[in-house]
Amino acid sequence: MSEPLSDSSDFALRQLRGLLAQLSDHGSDAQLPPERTLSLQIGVGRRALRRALEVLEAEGRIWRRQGKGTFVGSEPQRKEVDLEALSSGTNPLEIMEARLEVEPGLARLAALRASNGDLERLDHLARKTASSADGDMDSRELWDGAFHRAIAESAGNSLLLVFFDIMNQIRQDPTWRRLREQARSRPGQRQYVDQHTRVVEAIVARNAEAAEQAMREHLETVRESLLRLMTRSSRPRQDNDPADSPSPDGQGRPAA
Amino acid sequence: MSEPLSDSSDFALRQLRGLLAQLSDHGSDAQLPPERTLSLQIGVGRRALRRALEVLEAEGRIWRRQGKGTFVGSEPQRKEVDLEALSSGTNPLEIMEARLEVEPGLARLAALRASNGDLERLDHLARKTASSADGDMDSRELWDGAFHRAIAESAGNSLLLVFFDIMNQIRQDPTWRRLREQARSRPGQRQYVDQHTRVVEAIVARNAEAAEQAMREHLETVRESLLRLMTRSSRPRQDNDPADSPSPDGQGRPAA
DNA sequence: TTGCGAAACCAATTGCAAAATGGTTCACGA
DNA sequence: TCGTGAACCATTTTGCAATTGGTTTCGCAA
Repeated sequence: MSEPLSDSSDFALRQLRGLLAQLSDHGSDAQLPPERTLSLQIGVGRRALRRALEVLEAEGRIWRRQGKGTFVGSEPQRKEVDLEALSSGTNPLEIMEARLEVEPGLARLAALRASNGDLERLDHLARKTASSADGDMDSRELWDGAFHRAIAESAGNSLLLVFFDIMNQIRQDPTWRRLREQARSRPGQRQYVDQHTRVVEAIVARNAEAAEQAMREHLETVRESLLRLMTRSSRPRQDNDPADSPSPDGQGRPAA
Repeated sequence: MSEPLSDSSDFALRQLRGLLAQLSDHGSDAQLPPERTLSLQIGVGRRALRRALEVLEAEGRIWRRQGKGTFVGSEPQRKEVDLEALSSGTNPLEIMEARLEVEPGLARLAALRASNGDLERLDHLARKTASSADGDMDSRELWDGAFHRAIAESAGNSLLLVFFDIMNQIRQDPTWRRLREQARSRPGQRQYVDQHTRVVEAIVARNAEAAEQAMREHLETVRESLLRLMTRSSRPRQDNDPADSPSPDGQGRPAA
């Protein structure tokens, strides 16, 4: 903008604008000739050409990629979500917060849309969860996961199901598993079983509001036990201690 | 299980189990020798070997991939989400349903966590949306998108932000754009502006419940106009016509 | 000294062919 | 009938050369 270009760069820039005007007519993702060729065609050095290209790139008229080429238009955005990056960029509290946003809604939709087959399966899984409450952690984990996913499937929304799976997959990450193993070894399993049962009962009764509320209460319980676990482990002792809950929590959610 | 194996296959199976026991000690994702080599080492034909491998694969002890090899353990799950497949497997109503699950929560969290800089930006974007209400569709679209995303950012949850971006990106798909262009060309823009304003006011006032509610009402409005548009276009005329709303809606949501 | 052009080199990407490997078919023979 | 060996098919990896943008160096001229 402010920096005035040299004579040859300015000439190249004007030539390029003309070329872009031609190319943009037929196809917006056209590829420009390589720099070496362009510099010969325009009759200017490669350095001067590149300065002109930098201007066009800054303007968003073109985008360049080493080893690939120079293209008209804006760079196409990536068509996939990287779970690794996502996993390393979040934390357990964020996940619980997201679950609290998504899963109660899934339970509500499940109450409205679950087929009779779905209902049978849910009932079966809730019983399995209950009977495995005294078993080893792995099987408890397994049945619990299957239970929550069955609800997500019954909701009949493929997009929300993908969101659920993303969260689930991040939770499977070895880094998080250790934390969950700690949490699971604590009491509270019985409470979870009761809460699961209440969710299923509401869904079977086609009571959407009750299902949403039951799931929310269940997840709040899980979140609180997680929170307790994390604050304990970061400061070994000291119970009954207010303050120091930086920001990732502090929601004061009145349970809708 | 039930099918008894032939002598040589059974021999190969026992040999392989021994090999797996060795390999699983040092590294769970070890690669087995290629089938041709293995069949020579064990001294059995390739066909017999493959039947033994099939058993192990069915048991989940190994997994195989053509052109790659045979490996110990279970197949690693994919570490990315394909937006193309997701886009082609969903529909506008599903997206609106998902938005209704996620975005009101984002507005609530934004009210609790937005920085002062965020608030300024939101206010600015809401005004821009308002002033562009009479402009061309592209700019309206642009400011509206920026507004919703600013709220998602202000909520301070990277996971939910990704969910928002996924939905947003699917909506950018050329297939959906045509539909939205139709919707946008209809009246109702003024109403949207008012609703945006109400959301921002609630967030600025740090009123979480009001922000959630305002966003929900806004999205309900959008959803209903979408629904109207789709039922109209599928059956050219006929207003005031009950029935025929198969299932993707029928929520009867009493607004929390 | 400064700026330009030419050349050389670096780094990322693509394309292609060959090799490796699991999947499949077929003829032969015990 | 069933296993063996061989051949062939389909997918994936690997190595290498070519392409291309990114950077540095050198020489030359204004």
